[in-house]
Amino acid sequence: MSEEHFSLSGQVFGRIREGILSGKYAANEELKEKTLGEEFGVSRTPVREALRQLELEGLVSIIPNKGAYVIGVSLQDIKEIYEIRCLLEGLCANWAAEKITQEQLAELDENIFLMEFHATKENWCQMVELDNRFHELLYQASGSRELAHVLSDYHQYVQRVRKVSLGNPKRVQKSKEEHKAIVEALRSRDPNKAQELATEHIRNTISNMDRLGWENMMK
Amino acid sequence: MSEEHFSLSGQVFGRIREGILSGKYAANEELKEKTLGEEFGVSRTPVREALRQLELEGLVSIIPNKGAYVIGVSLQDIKEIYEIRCLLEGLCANWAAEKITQEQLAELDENIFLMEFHATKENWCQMVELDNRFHELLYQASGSRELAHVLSDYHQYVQRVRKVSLGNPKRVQKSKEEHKAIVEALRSRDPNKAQELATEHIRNTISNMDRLGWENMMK
DNA sequence: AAAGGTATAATTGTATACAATTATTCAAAA
DNA sequence: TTTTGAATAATTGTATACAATTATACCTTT
Repeated sequence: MSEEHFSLSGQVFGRIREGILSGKYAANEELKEKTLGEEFGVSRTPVREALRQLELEGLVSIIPNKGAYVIGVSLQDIKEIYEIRCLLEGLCANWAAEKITQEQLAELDENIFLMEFHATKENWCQMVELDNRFHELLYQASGSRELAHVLSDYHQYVQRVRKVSLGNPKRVQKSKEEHKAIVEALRSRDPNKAQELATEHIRNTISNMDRLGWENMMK
Repeated sequence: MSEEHFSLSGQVFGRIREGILSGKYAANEELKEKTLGEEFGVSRTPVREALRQLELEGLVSIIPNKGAYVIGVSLQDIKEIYEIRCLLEGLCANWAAEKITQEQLAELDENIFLMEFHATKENWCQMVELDNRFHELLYQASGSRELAHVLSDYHQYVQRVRKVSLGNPKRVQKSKEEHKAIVEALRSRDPNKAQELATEHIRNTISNMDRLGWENMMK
């Protein structure tokens, strides 16, 4: 996990979010400031700030004067997010086709090269990281702050699914080929083609999860 | 503005956000906790919590141990959001066509009825409120928590544009007709038709702003 | 006069104290 | 036994205190 949270409240935010996404804190569970503070060895102040942030992200619900309750991300949420991503990753690739720089194309090339390397070595863990990186590069290449922001958020949410999906060697291979095709469309500055391919890429991921069974990654 | 923020930190959050969106706090301006606290008559604690939330929303950037700086929403951001909304409002209408209840349809009917009433009275301010309400009803009708969440967020961001756009009587009339058509598609349970109409509705809003000049609403 | 450095002030980060609200306990009454 | 209510405890909300970091001012030195 490459996220860097310098301040204490930032770290606490990351740890609670991790706890919610990983299922350590169950849905509807009450998160008490004092308890969390003791758990992390900090006072209530950073915990409160973290909880307020998580509320905005929709991961917890805060009832004034009562407490903070875990909302979490349900299986339905994740399926919805994948449908949303079908559209937005497509739009992202479309815009990227017009705005991507040579440097960014080179980074994508390197990413794919590394993917092929680690695929032969069967380093699945590295593959997940490279997959993450690939999509982040696309978000940046779109040149859209808003698109990058929302897609990065969703990206975090569906980490668990990603790990299951890319745990399937067949899918990894296919995914890599799809990445390659997307980059070629970007290189030839073909927005429609890039959009179509990126949308299809996500749709294929959905199909793959349909086969593997979505429930398998809900812990 | 119907947002209810009970706690102090919630109110402060709303006021700072309002200040940023309205241009009271300019881009790159430094927001000092002490100053804001004095401005609102509260201590630094609620201000800090609000700033952390605004950071997550992307409206301010917090540099650890240095300060909080206004990011704001640029004209480009708003244009990007409208493009994103084209897709997502379409998806929202598609899903709503399958899941909407009779009660929700009735609420939409009432909304349109009120729109026609206030249109004849030329109560433009009410029209904006009704337009907001119409879209919120659609978000709920989609049955998707994620879609409702992201669309509601964007909704807030582009309030200023909305007011300019709906300040144009011709556009208001047209907008009302488009709403009517969308509701009819929902009533006949036609997802594709509803999606097409909703997408077109946003695209027309964009065209309208192209005519009026987007710059006019950046204060 | 310009550059550098130290002391001071200002600001943020965290912890704690106190107030307000909510939850719990337990006894008294029906 | 159940219910009601008051006292107590626990929890959240806000303010303040203190520590750490950063910015500013001013003096010294060249």
